[in-house]
Amino acid sequence: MDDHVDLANTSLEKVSFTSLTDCLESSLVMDYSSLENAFKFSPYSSPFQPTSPSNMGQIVNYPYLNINPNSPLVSSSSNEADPKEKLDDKSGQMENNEGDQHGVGECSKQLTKKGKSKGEKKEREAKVAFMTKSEVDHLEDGYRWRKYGQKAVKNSPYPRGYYKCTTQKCNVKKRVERSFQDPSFVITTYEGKHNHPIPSTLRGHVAAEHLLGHGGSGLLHSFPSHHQEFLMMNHHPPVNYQSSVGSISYEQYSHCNSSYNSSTHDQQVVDYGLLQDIVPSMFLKHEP
DNA sequence: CGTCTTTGACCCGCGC
DNA sequence: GCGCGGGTCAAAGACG
Repeated sequence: MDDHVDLANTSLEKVSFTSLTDCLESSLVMDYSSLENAFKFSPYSSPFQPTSPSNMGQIVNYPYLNINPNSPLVSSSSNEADPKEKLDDKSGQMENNEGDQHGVGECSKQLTKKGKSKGEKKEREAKVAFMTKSEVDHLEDGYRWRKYGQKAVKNSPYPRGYYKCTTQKCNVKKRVERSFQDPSFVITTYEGKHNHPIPSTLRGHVAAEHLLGHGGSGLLHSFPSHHQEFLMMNHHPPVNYQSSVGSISYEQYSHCNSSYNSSTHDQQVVDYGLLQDIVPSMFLKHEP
């Protein structure tokens, strides 16, 4: 457990990106489960301005990136596939990606459904989770998405939607769900990398260009221009990570929550400056 | 008619 | 082995 402190800290401190795109294009895994875990115990509501149409479109930085070293959900490990890691579908990650590797949707389809060979090594997809304050569930990000499923989330009244990029040969997936901790927040999880530019016909393209200032393929090219608040956390999935957002027990909750309220608070709060390393200043609105 | 959403069924991994 | 929960498929319907 002691490792968690170091790992949690180093996972962020060692990460420095010159741009958000760099961050997103890296192989670092951002696990939304832990993301929510981190945020749910954070005083995220206080530093934010109340929701109002007047500040729609603002992206506000989050000064309290709360890493809870005691949380069973927060840990760190090599971002490269590690056979020792237990990263199966309970953590939401890294299902079979052979199809992705081939870049062929049909192939992916077949393999995903039944063709997982047992001994086959599962490759991890890059994942990025965003917690945004938004009234709409499906946020415009410049890409075209097709909804292929929706599931009720355990312990949450809000369903989780599953989307796929509609571009051929692009197998990027996205999960969207509303935080049951704070329904005003939408948790969006991107999985995979787009192998194509943003569809230029979409409005989001403009926003993307404006935000990032450069193109190139990557996991994400843009962020919803209408996000009121933008939260992002860089995190490696824990070695023994087993829980997903929907299955976090109240025991875990209490444990984590008490940890947050404890004197370890300072250790858990990532320095604001670190966030700037991850999120370019262009994305941040400095609070007084 | 093409595209997208809805939704029940199915598959799979995990824990008991 | 069984049940549970997450993730995916695919047919049917809605919509422009």
